[in-house]
Amino acid sequence: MVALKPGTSVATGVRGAHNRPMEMSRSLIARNLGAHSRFETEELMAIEAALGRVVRSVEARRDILREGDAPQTIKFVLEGWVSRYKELPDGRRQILSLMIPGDICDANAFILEEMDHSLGAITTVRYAEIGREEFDAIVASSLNMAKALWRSELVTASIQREWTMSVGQRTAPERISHLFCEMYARLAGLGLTQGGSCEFPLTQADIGEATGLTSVHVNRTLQALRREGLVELRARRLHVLDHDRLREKAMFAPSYLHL
Amino acid sequence: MVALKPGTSVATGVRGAHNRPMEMSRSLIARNLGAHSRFETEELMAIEAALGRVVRSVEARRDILREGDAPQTIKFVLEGWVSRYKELPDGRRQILSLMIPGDICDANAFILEEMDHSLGAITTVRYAEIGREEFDAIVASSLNMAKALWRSELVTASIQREWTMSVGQRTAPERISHLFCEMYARLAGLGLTQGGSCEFPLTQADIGEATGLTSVHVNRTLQALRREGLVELRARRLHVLDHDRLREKAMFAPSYLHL
DNA sequence: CGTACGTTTGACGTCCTTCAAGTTGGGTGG
DNA sequence: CCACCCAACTTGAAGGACGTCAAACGTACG
Repeated sequence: MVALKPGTSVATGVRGAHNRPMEMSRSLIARNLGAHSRFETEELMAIEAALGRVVRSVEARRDILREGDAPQTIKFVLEGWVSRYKELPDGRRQILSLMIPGDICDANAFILEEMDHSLGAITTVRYAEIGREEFDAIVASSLNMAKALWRSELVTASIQREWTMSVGQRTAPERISHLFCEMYARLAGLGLTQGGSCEFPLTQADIGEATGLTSVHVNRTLQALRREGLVELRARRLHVLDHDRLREKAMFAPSYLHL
Repeated sequence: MVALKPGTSVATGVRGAHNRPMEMSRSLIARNLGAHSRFETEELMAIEAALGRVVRSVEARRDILREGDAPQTIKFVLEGWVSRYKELPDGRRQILSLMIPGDICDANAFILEEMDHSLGAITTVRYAEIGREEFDAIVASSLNMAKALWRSELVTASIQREWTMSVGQRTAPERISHLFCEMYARLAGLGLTQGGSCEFPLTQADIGEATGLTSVHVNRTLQALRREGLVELRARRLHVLDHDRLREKAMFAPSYLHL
């Protein structure tokens, strides 16, 4: 049993400039989980209710969990972008994946003893936490729910493979284009795109860490992509100017997203 | 229900030059799954029995499954090495991960509709197949079993992240050293190393595809590693000459293997 | 004994990095 | 509202890691 009563909300961190109602954030999770395995309303209610109980926020650029920690809860991103990253002893950093609203941070929390990577907030992030008992209860009570969570983990793994492919084989312009295609497609799946553009809060240095390039080279490559009329990136927003040519350049085959 | 009676063995492919008794191959699976969650003997028996039913083999360099296929069974590697790989439209190939005896090829088989990557046999491979009903039955009948399978998927995901890290941030000598450290450690965990050496059936071209390098550069890098007295690779066998310095060069932190 | 595959070598090119110095622009405080 | 500041972005020049191409060499196996 969880100590907090339904409806109790815990907020840490500083910012409170989020006016989007809670229901909307939570429905993104449902959309993420339920797109394929049609849930009974009842089952959806259970997770929706659970997600309202403990909500936290972290400021941009703060860590949520560090490599080596033993997490006590599973986290659902409600708002903002989270990066999964690793560091080498000499400081080289690699962003391994990006999590957006609706994504689950670590369903592994209770099986593997300690984190083999860190989680960092790209933007200010709001997330919901679920404890072990509650999580187990939800999973045990609904086969659909368990399948949906399992499926979501498998999609995450598929995306990770595509990232390995990207850094291993694609050139700089291809990698960056591919990152744009992927994030645009994922956000589009959540209804978070607006007329060919979407939020894109990564700095050029972040893009470098995600693609295995230096920020200098990211800068020059972005200029080239813009000169070609493919995309424009300004004010933390991505404007896709030519979807088809961008996809072609990236060799983006969206089936790996299993949308 | 599965049509075959226990003990029935189906063999495809050509080679039969494998003298290792079946029990030994299967115990590697148990070791892989059970290392952490102590099984009841009874539970172990269930999976062991199931794994004996349908055994197949494929010749080296043949595909087991291709991207786009809809797999009907889950596959457990009994003997040999399997590669998971993807190709770009223009032919560039990336090996995404390597599977060795005891590894599960695709627990996702029944949840995601179609393969987003291919599986290829590096060596001659023997594997056991389990159908959907049987798999579901085993999982449903034993919580420990379900947890062990889940855990194994999570470890696979962790390894995939480390590979993204490698191709994204490590230099050629670091990447190759890291690959050697990882495979050696995983084989050691199964008792498949012999006095500082282990099987290593990848060609230099394969190593290139796994690390995102060309075979030419792999060749020159291997020569350098050998000159430094770190490793030697001949006759499909890896000889680790200086474990400590190899690990240091690779920045190998084995915790991600969760052994 | 030839053939095929894997490995090795050399010369040369290029993509990306490094270093180091600006420039821009959004946010903050006076 | 302006001045300032810092982080993010931009630019140039030079170097290095790795790729490409092409040929030769070794060695297992039929």
